[in-house]
Amino acid sequence: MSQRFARSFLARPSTVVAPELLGHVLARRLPDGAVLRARIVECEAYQEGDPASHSFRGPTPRNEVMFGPAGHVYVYFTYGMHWCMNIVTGRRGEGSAVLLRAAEPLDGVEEMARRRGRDRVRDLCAGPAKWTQAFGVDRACNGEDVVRGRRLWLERGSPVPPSGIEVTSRVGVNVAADRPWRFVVAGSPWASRRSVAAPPREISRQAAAAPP
DNA sequence: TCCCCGATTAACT
DNA sequence: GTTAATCGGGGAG
Repeated sequence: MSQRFARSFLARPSTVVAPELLGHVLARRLPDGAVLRARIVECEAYQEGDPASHSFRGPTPRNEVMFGPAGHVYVYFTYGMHWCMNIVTGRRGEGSAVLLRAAEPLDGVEEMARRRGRDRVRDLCAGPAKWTQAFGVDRACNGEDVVRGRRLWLERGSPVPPSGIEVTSRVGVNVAADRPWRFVVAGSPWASRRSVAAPPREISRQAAAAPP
């Protein structure tokens, strides 16, 4: 039996939880009983007092799950067609969460491909809305508990050491754009965007010596 | 009630 | 690099 997480792991600041979630596994049981699994390779932290967070203006019917206990899943609909999922973190009433952005498909790859309408494994979970589509996650999963739930839960995988984590600003965020709260397994081919490879030393030295 | 725009994706040039 | 698709949330009036 795979090991789950204690709620206390998630009941800490989202900026602490997010990088520690990398390498662990999100599992999904579909209505027909099939189980899907994927390894988290990219996520973002959203916090109390963070103008980019849906929780910034206080609780509403849409975001109320964010203000509940850590470990529950906040699922929201955006751009008229996409679902995205977060794991609530921190203390009750705080409104912080971690957006799950990309993962490496592990189990149930064919089912994910069928749901995505795409065959290339790299296109199955490489983006927040791609992942929810592959996992069959929508409004019905809002509020699900990844600590004790049966439809969506977290399992221990292999944690990624800080040296293996790339930290950047958050994707698609226009306010508080400077906050370095996106965490990616460095160099992962499963992320929503490829890491920008460091240019060869000679070229970077030339660029530094003769800027455009 | 109206209006703008988004924690996106896919298909273009 | 650009853009259409598509619709609900929530601020403005």
